[in-house]
Amino acid sequence: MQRQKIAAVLKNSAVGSELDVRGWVRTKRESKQGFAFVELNDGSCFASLQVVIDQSVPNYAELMQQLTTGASLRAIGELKASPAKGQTVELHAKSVQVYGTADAEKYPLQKKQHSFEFLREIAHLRSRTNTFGAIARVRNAVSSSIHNFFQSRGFLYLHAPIITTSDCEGAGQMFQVTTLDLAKLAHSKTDVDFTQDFFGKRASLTVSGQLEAETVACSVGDCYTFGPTFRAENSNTARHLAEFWMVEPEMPFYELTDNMQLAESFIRTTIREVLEHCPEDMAFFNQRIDTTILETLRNIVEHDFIRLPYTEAVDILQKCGQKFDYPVSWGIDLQSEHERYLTEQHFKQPVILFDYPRTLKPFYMRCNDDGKTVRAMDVLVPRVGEIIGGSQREERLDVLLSRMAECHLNPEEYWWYVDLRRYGTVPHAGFGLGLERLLLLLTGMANIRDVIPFPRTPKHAEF
RNA sequence: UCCCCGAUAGCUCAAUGGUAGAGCGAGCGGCUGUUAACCGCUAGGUUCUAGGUUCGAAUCCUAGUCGGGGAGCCA
Repeated sequence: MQRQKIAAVLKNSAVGSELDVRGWVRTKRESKQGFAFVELNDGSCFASLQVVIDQSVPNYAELMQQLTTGASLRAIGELKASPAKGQTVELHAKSVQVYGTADAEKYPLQKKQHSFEFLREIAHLRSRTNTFGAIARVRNAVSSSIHNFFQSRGFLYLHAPIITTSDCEGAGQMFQVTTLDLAKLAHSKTDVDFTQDFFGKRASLTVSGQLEAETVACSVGDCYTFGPTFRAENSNTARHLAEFWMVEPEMPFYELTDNMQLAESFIRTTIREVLEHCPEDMAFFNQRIDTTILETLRNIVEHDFIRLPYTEAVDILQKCGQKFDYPVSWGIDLQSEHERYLTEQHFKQPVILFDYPRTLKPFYMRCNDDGKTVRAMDVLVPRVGEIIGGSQREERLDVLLSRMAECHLNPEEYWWYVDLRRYGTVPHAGFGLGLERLLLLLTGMANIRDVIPFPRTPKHAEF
């Protein structure tokens, strides 16, 4: 008999049909009268299927011993309308086969709520819980929606390299990649000779695919990367990971306003699609994780983002009368408290800040005519903060070279990047979106370590 | 990396210098078309680790490890 996923059973199967379902026991409610209710979950959807087992099922007594929380089974039976509240249909088992038991004395997941901190220690089992199953499905749905968004607009999916020898891509500390014998080198008195290393020079894990994406955008056109990204920063916060997933579109002939339009449309579209595709999971988040999440997301989907030049943001913050730990003045990098004030109190919706002071931003961002600012943009959202960072890129060769000099970068190291400005340069723009931060926004979860299956953070690479 | 807080039963927590407890979970029994089931009984502890103070330390001190909140770096 063909196995059916519970999602399909609950959606399509008619009462009276004969079914084969398989999954894991969430709970069992047993009556000594000779029947039991088993909640069976296979992860295909939020809901479990109630399986009714009575004494007509072979090996009933043995099954009652074996079917504890966490056990896996196959049940064959008839789908019937349920006479009780809580579910419309239920499976009346004719036979039950146990695949594997789960010792109730030792199985860590109990029939009760657990703290996220505890579940993080058993990340290999936590996706069997309501919350982490829902996160896995929403993460999948938003990933799918991201591809749909770009594919439907004719963007090319670009596989940017994971390993890079660009010494400094403008962001953060990098993880070094080497095949040199570090234990041996530790005893050596001489300097490391990287010509002996695998790539013949110092190599690292990528912190961004942007520079490569620019070259592809300036040839085959609109493109996007979507892959893992690595930062060796010693960041210990609920918003940072050492390994995270980033989406980086890059578009030729886009100026900053086009870039902002795309970023806004991107966020609103993916949120709308997740709300459409995962209604049960989202209802769960709204009920148990953050009771304002659906309202917040609908508000984002239905309203235009605020667009605010940095200079005006500084003005608002200085005049708002709010006391900040860090005083605001033109030229400072805005602190978390400032960003939160803008998105959570002043505007109460996402804000795109743009035209930042040149001194705060990397060399590749396009200089404005005022000589003070660059065409940078950050998309800030309530609760999560910065979710997108992007810019129009500097396409003028002379300006780019002088900016590199200003940032103490050697143009020879970036010869291929500079070449783009030498041969058929065009205005272009792009941005980077942190997938896990989008998931924080979507789910209402508070810690970024809980929206990626196996988080990597300083001192943590278990599983 | 910096500041603050914490670590006690499988989980969530109480006990503030004098015999280590509760709820949930688990086991057993009862009850019930149950569904965060319900009722009763039972078992379960090197109080994070290493030192120190004290007649006596879960409790006070020092160091470390890990966790949480905030900050920085940023996606």
